[in-house]
Amino acid sequence: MEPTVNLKELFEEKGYKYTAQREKIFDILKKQCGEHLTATDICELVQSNHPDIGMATVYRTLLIFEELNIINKLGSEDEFSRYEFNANNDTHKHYHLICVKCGQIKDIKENFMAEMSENVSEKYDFTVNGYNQKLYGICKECLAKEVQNAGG
Amino acid sequence: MEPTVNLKELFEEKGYKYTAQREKIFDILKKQCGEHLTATDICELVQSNHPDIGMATVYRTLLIFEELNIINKLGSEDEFSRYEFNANNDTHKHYHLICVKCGQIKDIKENFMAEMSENVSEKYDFTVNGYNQKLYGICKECLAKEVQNAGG
DNA sequence: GTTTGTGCAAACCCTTTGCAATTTG
DNA sequence: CAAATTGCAAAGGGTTTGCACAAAC
Repeated sequence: MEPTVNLKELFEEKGYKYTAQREKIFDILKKQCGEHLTATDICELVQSNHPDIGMATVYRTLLIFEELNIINKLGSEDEFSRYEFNANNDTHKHYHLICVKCGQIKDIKENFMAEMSENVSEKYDFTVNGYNQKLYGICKECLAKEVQNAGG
Repeated sequence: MEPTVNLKELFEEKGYKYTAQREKIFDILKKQCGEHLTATDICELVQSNHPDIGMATVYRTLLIFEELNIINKLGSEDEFSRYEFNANNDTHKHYHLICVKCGQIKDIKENFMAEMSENVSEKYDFTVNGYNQKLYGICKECLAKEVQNAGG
């Protein structure tokens, strides 16, 4: 069993204070592990139990969480940023499948990338630390719809 | 010899009008092929010869160019969007090496991805059309500096 | 001549910041 | 108690939009 991140210790290490707000926001993010939430999403979820916590605090907290590797920030191409809980501390080390039809984002966890990283390091004099991979395409559901429409 | 994209025809096909502004913006983008320019960069370059062309026109034109696959839009994680000329119509089919120290973006043209796409299609029921890959790491120059500093 | 595009400036909207009050250690 | 944090509201800043004029076909 993986021990959960100990927020308090982590914060103390970095000189941050352990506040109720930060704890609440952490709880929400952890509970929503696997989702790709906007700052507004997160704020609304937090506010449903703690209406006093404001947007500014959410943003400031997300910044710290990003720095502490607790979450990953995903820059959506067209919209605003999304955040995801970084369950195994594998920053940027996974892939996102983005359906160009419905916009849903899925994760891939396999490490297709290890070999490529080595190649890149050799050929481009570039030390790869992480990657944020976006694969654009069509998901199963949307493909089914397309086939349907083509048939009709 | 590859024939250059025929703007006028492309526009007519899609019902867009062929205006001087669009031509000028296209010329700049083509001339800057390989660069990753912000909308402001593009606007300034255009305005150096055509001071009357405004930011709004640049944005509107970039939107059309993106739709026509003439350029790729790269959503920088933290800053603003950048645009690159899509020389071989290979939308999203290349990689960006982003140095976390100096922020420079380099392209990789090799197709490390072909095999992976197949795997993804099979395992995740997701038809991959393109990818916009960002590899984060440290470029040669910044690595050299780091080593230097560690030594001092 | 009608439709589409342009330029300006104002509006948008996500995100950041200044400041006084509050909380943490 | 000193230093960090919060909440509000206002400011920032890249991008979009409304509108009157101009250009394209």
